[in-house]
Amino acid sequence: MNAARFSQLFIPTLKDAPADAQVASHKLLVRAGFIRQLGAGIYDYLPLAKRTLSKIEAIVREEMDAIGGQEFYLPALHPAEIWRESGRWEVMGDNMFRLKDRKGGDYALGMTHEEVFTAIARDELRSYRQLPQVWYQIQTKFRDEPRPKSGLLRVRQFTMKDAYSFDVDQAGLDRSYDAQRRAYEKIFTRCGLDFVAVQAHSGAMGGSGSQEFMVRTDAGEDLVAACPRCRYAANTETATSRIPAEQDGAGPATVERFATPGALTIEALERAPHAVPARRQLKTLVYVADERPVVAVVRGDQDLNEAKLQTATGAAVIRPARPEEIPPLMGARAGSLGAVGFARAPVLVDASLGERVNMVTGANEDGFHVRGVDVKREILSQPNARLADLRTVRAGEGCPRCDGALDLFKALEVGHIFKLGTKYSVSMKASVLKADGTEVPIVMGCYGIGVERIMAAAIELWHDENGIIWPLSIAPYGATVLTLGKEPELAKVAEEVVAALSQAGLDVLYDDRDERAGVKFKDADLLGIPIRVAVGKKGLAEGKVEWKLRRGKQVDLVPAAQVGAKAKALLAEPR
RNA sequence: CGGGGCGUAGCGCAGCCUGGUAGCGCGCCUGCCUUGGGCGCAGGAGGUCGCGGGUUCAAGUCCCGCCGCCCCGACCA
Repeated sequence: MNAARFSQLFIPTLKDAPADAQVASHKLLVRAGFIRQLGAGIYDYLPLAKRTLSKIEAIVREEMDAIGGQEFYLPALHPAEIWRESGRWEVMGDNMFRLKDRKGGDYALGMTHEEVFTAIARDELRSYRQLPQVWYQIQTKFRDEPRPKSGLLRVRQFTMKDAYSFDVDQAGLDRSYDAQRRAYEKIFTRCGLDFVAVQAHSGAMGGSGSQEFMVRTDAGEDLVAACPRCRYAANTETATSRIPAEQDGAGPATVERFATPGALTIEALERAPHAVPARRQLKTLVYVADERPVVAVVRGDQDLNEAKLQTATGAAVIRPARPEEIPPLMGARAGSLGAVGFARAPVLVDASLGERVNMVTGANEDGFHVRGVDVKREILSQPNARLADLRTVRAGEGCPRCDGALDLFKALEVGHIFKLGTKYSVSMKASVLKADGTEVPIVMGCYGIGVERIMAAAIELWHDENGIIWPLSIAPYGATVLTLGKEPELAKVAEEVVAALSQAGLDVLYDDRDERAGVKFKDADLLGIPIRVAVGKKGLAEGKVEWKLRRGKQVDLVPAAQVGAKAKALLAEPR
């Protein structure tokens, strides 16, 4: 712990934020001299940012080590071979940066390291006696995001702590997973974040279960559904809800076809002359799941959730069918589609529709719909059809666990833990011998934390109109000492204060610049240093200096000699 | 990938419609002054006007192409 002189440091602060910064963390990180942009989704981390990132990494390391994690450092440059083995060379698609070496060989920049870690496990682990293992690294990841945005929140190069657990069986995985979950709670708490752990979608990772650690902020891109009455919280990619049963009344004994020229949308059918309420309609959507068509059916006024559809189909990649792909399959264009009597592809019907009767849906003939559809009788009776949870929950719908109503809010993902199971160990043939001599695939988990995102999330959470308000644990400097004037006695006292704060265990930023008081105050607020001690003539006349916390308003006049004790007292506080 | 916007000094912007010596604020440098919340005055440095091509006596300005960045959507461990 030593003092840094502001006058000698590179801290390029700005009065104006760049015009293209939208979110608070982006504007403030640039203005306060933490980062500069190099390209879309590519940033320079200047010394202040490096200090904060290092502190975050130190916390992550401590907590990983505390649960037996062993740190590795693996390549970011991967031969295509290992990605072909796991099958993800194709699955990752355009999101993976790919390159060729001089001999024409295929390589990728790592977006994640399941393949590399699993390859090590495969080559080196032989026996259940060697398990469990918990391996991790803090590494740069590359993802060719279609749309980098929001400063550090969605970037193409970032630092991730990724950990992997290797167990003989599911029970072992459950223990490893729980240990990680608890470590994550400690890490985010220590970093000063307010967060929620939510049930999550596993996506291209595969596996049997996962939780995301979310920071509630409008700058986030995920939507979380949470119940204020109980602990239920889930990403809307998996969230479920209770919705009231619909009173359908009796329908016709058979379906009736009727002409609906020009009525191609749910809204059009709601209007005269058809006047079919959206909740009485079946919305039929065609997707392509791993290159095979699949038909999804949700209520007219509900939204299909693509993540849920992906889960339900078990596909690695899904996409909406292109307009020209639909007629050959369905016999009609979008706007007149229905699943009644349709047998040429799997049909997934939203679970809330299982008991519905007297519904209206497309007739698979342009310009026609059918009414009197009994979902069970007409659709679920077909061998290619089944129920699945497909709809996106909405705010106000019933909590699935209690009688509360769900809240929906935007959130930023800062960590994600997965029970991978044997997906990678099977595809890459990583197995061990059990005590009874049988060979079993290693049961894996993987656990990620976005380091820069923690930094950005802390700012989204903790800032005001004047700048950043760092949690002490991850602040680039714990304290800053300002001299308000050029008088030598000010500098002398300031240096004593700096020494006392250092002694107390803080990193101190000594603002010794030949600047006016206003400039120093403004910069101190902008940078967000938690403790500010100002040494000025006024206070010094009484032998005192000014102690102020960035997070509060109160200014305490204290004798310089007491600053060290005050700092120690603050450090001793919880959090 | 679809839609929209923007690229002029380190940052924020004007100038472009209607072609004719490249400007303003902040920042930076020098001096004086001031000195407790981004002081004041004076002087000064700094720009291939994103790149390439075209039209023109003349292009920051008009035309064509490209590149980059941002936003919305699609997409997304």
